[in-house]
Amino acid sequence: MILKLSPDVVTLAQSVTDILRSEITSEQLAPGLKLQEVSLSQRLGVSRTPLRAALHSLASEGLLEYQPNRGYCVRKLNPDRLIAIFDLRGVLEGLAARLAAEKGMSQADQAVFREALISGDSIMSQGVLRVSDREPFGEINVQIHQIILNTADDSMLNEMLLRCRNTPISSERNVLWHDFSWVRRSHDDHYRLLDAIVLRDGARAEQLMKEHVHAVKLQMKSELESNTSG
Amino acid sequence: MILKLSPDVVTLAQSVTDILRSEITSEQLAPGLKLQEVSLSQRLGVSRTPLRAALHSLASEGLLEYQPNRGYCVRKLNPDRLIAIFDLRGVLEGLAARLAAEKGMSQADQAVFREALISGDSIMSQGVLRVSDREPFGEINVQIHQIILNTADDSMLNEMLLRCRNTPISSERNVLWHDFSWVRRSHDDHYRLLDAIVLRDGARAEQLMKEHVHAVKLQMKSELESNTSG
DNA sequence: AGAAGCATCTTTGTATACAATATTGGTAAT
DNA sequence: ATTACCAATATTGTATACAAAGATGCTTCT
Repeated sequence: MILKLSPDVVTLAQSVTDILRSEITSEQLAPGLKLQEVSLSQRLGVSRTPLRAALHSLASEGLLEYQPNRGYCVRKLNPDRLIAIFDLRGVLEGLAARLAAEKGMSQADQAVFREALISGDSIMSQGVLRVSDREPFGEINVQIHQIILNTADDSMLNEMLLRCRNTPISSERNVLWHDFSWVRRSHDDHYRLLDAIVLRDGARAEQLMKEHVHAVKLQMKSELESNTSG
Repeated sequence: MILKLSPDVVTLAQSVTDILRSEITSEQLAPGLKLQEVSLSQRLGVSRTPLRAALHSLASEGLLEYQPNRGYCVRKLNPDRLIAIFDLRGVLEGLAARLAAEKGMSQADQAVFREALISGDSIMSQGVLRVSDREPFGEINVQIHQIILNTADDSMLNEMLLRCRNTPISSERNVLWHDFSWVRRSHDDHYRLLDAIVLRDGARAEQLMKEHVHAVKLQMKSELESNTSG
């Protein structure tokens, strides 16, 4: 039997969706910007049909706002809304952690989890954070949360968290890691999370995760406030 | 044109979306059913374009599954998945209750809330539940949860809970109210919820709501099990 | 000058034709 | 009988033309 390798992007609409999503989350397309179908479709070299499908998708992901007969514009989130998303993330990631603990994590995933933690250790062992550490640390963070989410094995929960994470700025990757002790604490949270999950302690896993996300929220809040004031 | 647009629904696509949604949640369109664009669009009297937009919407709401180049089919949820949704609803409605308590509920909404409770009282005072009570009680239930959600004032949370509620069977309206003591307890939960919200006790409101939803989950679980066994 | 009304243009919504992919059914080779 | 292959068909994806709604800018009336 011949296995047909299928690329993950099969239709123009999907491809356009991915392109626009990255342009929005990277803020190449500024919040509030009106997206006009003809000009956009011309820039992307497609017809209006797949473009409209893409816009529809992005609107249902929450990245665009839609008004009937008036089209789409890039959603702009005021700081309050942005912070509010962390409340959502808190309860959702908390649920994911609890479910992961209750259902049990495969040995393989536990191993990957530990690998990620050890990678983090080697960065932390320097005793100081360089700018170049930010990206790998962000990746580790994403990886850990993803393993937990996969173990939770709940498609609806998965989609909802994807939406939270796709919000500009609020992505786990973008937390500003300038405070070493804060990052160390965050790293330690991850250790305890694995512990709680391995011990099948759902309540503890949930509590740890909620507090973990709450800390990110506070971090983000102070970031935003320092940005606006200074 | 066969379809008529109501005032707030301005496009065919929206209208078709609403029609199909109700057909899915009422299980007129059976879970697993393949939805073919031409035949469906003909039945609804529209072209494929607005129909495809509607299918897209329903897929992003989670009611349909989509495979590229293969189209859409009605999502079928096995009992486990169905029950799992209540975990999601639990944390989301819990968050809504907490936010409502923290932000504070308007006097007007409090009044409506109390009205709803009193309507419930008059039904409960009969000391027994008739079949005819089921629908009004369901409406009261929906109303109360909606007031809380509105007070929480979080659009993303709102959309996510909408998704949970649109799941067939799991709708608040469809809980089976055959056990009087259970309904009385549920009604009492609502009283305490209002109390907690008025007193601005977010933690208590969240806890009450989570337990409230958890009870519904258990109710639903035993329903499902009794259905399959007998 | 300011507002209301109207014509014009722009933009989005819908229908339909065409292209690309998947499915189906049958034939031939083993 | 089973499998592989290919043609025929059916279904979805895309492009484009047309219709309808919104935006714009003018004129006109007060």
